This record gives sequence, structure tokens and C-alpha cells, in this order.
Amino acid sequence: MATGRTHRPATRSRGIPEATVARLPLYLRALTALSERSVPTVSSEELATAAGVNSAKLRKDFSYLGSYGTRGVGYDVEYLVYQISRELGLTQDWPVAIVGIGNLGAALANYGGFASRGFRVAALIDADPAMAGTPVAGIPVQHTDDLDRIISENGVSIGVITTPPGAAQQVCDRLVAAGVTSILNFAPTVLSVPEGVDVRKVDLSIELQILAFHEQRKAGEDATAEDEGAPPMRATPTGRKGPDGDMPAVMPA
Amino acid sequence: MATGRTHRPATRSRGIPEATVARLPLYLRALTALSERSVPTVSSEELATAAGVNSAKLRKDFSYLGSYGTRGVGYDVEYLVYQISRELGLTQDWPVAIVGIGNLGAALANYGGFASRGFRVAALIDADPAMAGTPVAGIPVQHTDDLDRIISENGVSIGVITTPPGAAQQVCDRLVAAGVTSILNFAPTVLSVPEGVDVRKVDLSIELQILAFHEQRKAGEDATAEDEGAPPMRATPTGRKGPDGDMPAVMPA
DNA sequence: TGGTGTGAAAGGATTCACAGCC
DNA sequence: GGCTGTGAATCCTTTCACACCA
Repeated sequence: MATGRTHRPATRSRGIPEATVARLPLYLRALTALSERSVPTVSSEELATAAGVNSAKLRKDFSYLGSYGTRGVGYDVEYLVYQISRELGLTQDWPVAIVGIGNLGAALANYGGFASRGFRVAALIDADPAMAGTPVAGIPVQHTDDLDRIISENGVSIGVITTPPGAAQQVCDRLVAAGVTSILNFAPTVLSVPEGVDVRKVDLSIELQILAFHEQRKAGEDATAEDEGAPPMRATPTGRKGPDGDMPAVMPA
Repeated sequence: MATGRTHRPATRSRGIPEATVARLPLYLRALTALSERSVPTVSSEELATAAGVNSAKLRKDFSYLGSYGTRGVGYDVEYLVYQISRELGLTQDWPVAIVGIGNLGAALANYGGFASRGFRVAALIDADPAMAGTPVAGIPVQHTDDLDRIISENGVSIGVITTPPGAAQQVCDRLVAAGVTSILNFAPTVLSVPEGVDVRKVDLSIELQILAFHEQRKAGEDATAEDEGAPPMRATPTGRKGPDGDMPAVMPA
């Protein structure tokens, strides 16, 4: 996953595999687009293409939800939209709180797709007293001191952390203490949470690093002996080492 | 995860499994923190805890890179930092271009962790002529018309798309045509790219939906018969259906 | 006939547990 | 004695291929 994840002991939820759950939102998005174009039915092949997966996987995924298709015909678009929405819990309203209203927090508050499907930005919270009261995306920013009250008054169970990394764990602890049981973490930190609390993380720099890894491979594909820049130098206690490349005299950053 | 992904046919890169590659940045981050505290060596147990994984997984991951540890002692922090950096291709400089300088694009341009490790924001590109010349995070925004030139002049091979969903595929096509071979996509769209181009996606609403799924399960754990709100109504051609819950009279959005 | 639903096979990833080495 | 490195076992995910049915 996107993105790696700190998850609960993977008790397969109601029998639906985690990998399938992660794809349901993709299917839902593709189905919503079809629904808006008033397409009545769709085959696994067409839907799979729209969602960017293969049809066997899609059919297997849907088989965990139940038998919602019609052989020889395909799937009823409206019906599937509803079933997947319900399965994902999107038929109810989820108030979320965003903590840390810097550039990223403001971007999220303004993000339209946020509000679109069951999610509602119920509160914006920041530690800077100067921001208190200032509206961002039409919602007034509130101070961290009131975090507890804000969370419980709004019945928030999903929190989004967009603070600097140094503040993330503390904010996380306070959110959890106030009753939040799901956290979406944008801060580049490993959060530790008690049993029963879900954390998902979104980490730009990790994604870039993964891309760089593959990018590097592409570059070195024909020109195997690329210019590696720094000169090698021994620096490990033992004589053993990896496939190639040793320690340079000067550390990068 | 963060996150699902459109990836190339999973040719296991230089023998390093994809799941391992996705964790290397985590280890690197933990190691960098240790390095800054001048910690000389670390055991798999300690490092695993810092990175939020278990030690067996970490050791297995490292075994794909080579034998970098010392039995009975642990791993040399500096040495590992360098080896992982090199493996990830972070010993070289990666100029990236951000296309779509709205709230999110600006947030990324300002994001410090971006520049920290091998990545450099080389260009900001937007379709709005009014923005051209305006500096964001100290970098002047350039117009989409010049995309080709900007990409090639700066040697950009990694592009970040933060445009509205409607523009994403077009921008993607132009980036690829200009020579970009790795794309980080923040737009909620499935991008299609030619063979050899890597796409990773970061999708806020997908992450939230996954959290909502688990959140819903928690809520229904003791109170199995939750109030489901809308009344059920048949709407599918066949009589078969899933485990529970049918079509409501009114569709949710 | 055309396309779903699903057992069975194949492929990866994670965990176990311990040999091997410092 | 302590901790790494790794085969073997286990678990999860994906893919295959075809029975089944509107």
C-alpha cells in the first residue's frame, strides 16, 4: 500500500481479505463514474479495465461480498455501488478531524474528494494560537487545548494528522485518549497506538524513494558499470560485504 | 502500502522483493535518527521496533541486500545507512517536477522532507497563466506549454501529478512523452502508461475508506444489529444476494 | 453464447526456529 | 552468550481454467 501500514493483527475482517478491502474503493470509484453516465450494467472485464486491475482478481474480490452478478450479463451498476458503499461503511456519515493546519492540512481541508463520500471535515485543530478562529476552507481553526472536547462533541472517530513529525506521537496519544480509533498519518513518523486503534500512513518521501529505486534500475539496465560517484572505502568491522559498492569516505547527508 | 499501485510486471528487481523495497525507506529513516544520535551499532530487535516491524522480517529484508551485520553484535549504523541509501539510489540527485500547483502542489513544494534525501524540486508547472512567474516555496511557477522543455532541460525523470483528476491523464501523457519514467500520482484517477513507466499513487479518499471499513466493523462488534438507516428494497434482477442488506430506495450520492 | 463464480495451482510474503559465527 | 542469517513451514494473494447458468 499504498503505502506500508501499521495494522491490527490482521483478523480477516468478516472474511474479506485485506487486499480486497484495499481495492473496493477503486471499484467504487469506477462504478460511480459509470453510474453518472447512466450505464446500467458492466462486465468484470470492462470494470476491471476501468479500475486498473485484471478481471479474475475483480471477480474473486466480488465473490467475497456475495453473488452480485448475473452470468452472461455482468453486474448491475447501481446495485454494486450500494453494496460496496455499505460494505465500506460509507452509507453513514464519518466526521473527521484534521490536526495540524499547515500547508498540507489546509490542502486536505480544501480537498473536495474528502467530503464527497461519507466523510465530513468536522474540525480543524492547530497548536498555533494565532490561527485560532481563522477559517480554512470555511471551517474555523480551533486550538489544540480544546482537542478533547472537540473530538467528543463532534463524535469524531477518524483523525488525520498533518503536524510536523515531532508533534505527531503526542497528538496521536491525545486523539486516542479522546476516543479516536482510526488515524490517517501524514507525518513521517512511526506511531505507536494501543490495541484496537488502526493507523494508516501516507508518506511522500517513502513513495519517492521506492520510485527512485526502480528508476535507478532502469538507468543501470544496459550500462551496468555506471559512474557511482564516491570512491569506495572499507568501514565495516568484518570483511564480508554485499554484492557491490562499499562505504564512501564522505557520508551522504 | 500506503497504498495500492500500478506497477510494472513485478520482475523482482535485482532479486530484492517489492515488499522489502517498500520497507527500506522505513529502516533508513530509523537508522538516520540513530546516526544523528551517534549510536554506533544496533540490533535487529531495536531497529525493528524503531521502524515498526518485527525483527525476523527485518533480518530477512537485510539478507537480500547482503551480509551487513555482525553476529552477536548487530549492525553498524553508518554502514547500513550508506548501503541502503545506495540500494535505493539516493546517493544521486533526483530532480522532480510537480505539475498542478494548487493547495496540494504548493504543500508538496514546501514540504521539507522532499528535499532532504536526494530529491530536489526542480520545477513547478501549472496550467493557469496567471500563476506563471509567481514563486511558490521560492521556485517560480512555469506554464504547462513549456512542459516538454522544462522536463528535458532539467533532466527530470520523476514527475509528481497534483492536478485535478480531469487533467491527470493528459499531464501524464505529456510527462511520459517528455521523458519522465516514474510518476507519483495524487489525482484520484487510474493512469495508463506505456511499458517501462512506473506509477505509484497516493489517494486520500481510498485510505479513508479503508479506515471506515475497519471502523464500521469495530462499531458493530458487540451491537451486531446496528441501526442501518435506509430501509431495504429489492432492485436487482435476480433473487440472490449477499450476506445482509439490500438496495435502499434512495441512493447515497 | 457469454460471462460469472470458484476450486485448484502457483507465487509471494511472513513467521518460525535454529545453525552458525563473533 | 548473544545475535545474525536463512532453510523450512505457514499464510496470504494472485492467477488459471472451467463448471455453471441466465
